[in-house]
Amino acid sequence: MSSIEKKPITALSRTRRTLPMALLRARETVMDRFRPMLHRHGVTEQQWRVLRVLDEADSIDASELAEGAAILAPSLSRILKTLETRGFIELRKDPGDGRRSLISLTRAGSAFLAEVAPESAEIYKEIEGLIGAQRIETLLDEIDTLIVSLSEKR
Amino acid sequence: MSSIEKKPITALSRTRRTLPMALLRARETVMDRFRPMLHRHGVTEQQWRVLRVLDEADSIDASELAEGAAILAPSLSRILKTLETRGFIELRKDPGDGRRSLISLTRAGSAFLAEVAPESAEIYKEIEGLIGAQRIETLLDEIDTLIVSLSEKR
DNA sequence: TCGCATTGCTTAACATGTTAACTGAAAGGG
DNA sequence: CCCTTTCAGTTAACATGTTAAGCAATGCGA
Repeated sequence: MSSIEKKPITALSRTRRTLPMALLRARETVMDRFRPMLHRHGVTEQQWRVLRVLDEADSIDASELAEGAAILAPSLSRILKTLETRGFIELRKDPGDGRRSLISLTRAGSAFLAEVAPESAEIYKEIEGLIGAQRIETLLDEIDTLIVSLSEKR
Repeated sequence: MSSIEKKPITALSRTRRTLPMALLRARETVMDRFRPMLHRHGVTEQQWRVLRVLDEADSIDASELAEGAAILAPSLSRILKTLETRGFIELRKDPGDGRRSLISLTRAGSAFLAEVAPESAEIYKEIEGLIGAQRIETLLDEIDTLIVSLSEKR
């Protein structure tokens, strides 16, 4: 035994054995493999997510982008400013709705993505090799089920 | 179709269908149910994790606490300062090793935890009701397997 | 069409995440 | 012992997370 255990008085589950902690640890464990690579390329994990979502959907508005990248609006505002300064994205007003702004990748943005994507894909394959592609698919399905079960049911 | 799809040129998986994004979304979906309650009690999610880990292990050092709560050392430094100011925790030097500091809950900290714990437990039960306790157990096991598969194998 | 609530996005303020640099204490080797 | 290395924590700097407030454009009912 490395440390003395103590019985908590509360009705709480063991912290390690809860969904929030397990999901957090799992995500950190996975991201540990990507972070050094992203850092070498000078982008944060969130900036990288934004670029990927933009690559998948051509010219979307900020709300869809926020949803797609799982980033809250205030954070996205700052990130878009950074990416625009860096020349990776382009913003223009939605001609039909003056409130919305439409965002798209620039040539430089696409080029950057094309440069980093192979490394990212390779890391993902390493992970698949360690866990098993089928096991990952199963896990993704179960996670989707969990999300559906908890969404919009209050 | 709500938005126009575009085929990305890259070798990347669909962003939504990747481990980091799925784990992030799942965690956010779960935490959405806890956040309002924690906010009412004036603690952040991270502060709450620290208090819970302290409740489970009596008087541990900062490194173990960081590991247990899945919080990096710099963040923990700030959080401990906050919790100490609030009177929930107590720090003292390790008599055997002048570098380490031993941290423990105060009476007030235990009292706070005892006050909030029932609400937290109730929310967790709601979640179990929506997902199924057995399904959660299975998921937790699979996540543990994933973490083990990816840890320390570089 | 006026008045007002709603929507899309930004700003503000504070807490945490992330990397790097730094400090003091302990450990090890010569 | 001294010197160097390692280790535990902290501080710094910048990016993001989180909630609340603000602002302009839009939608809508009276």
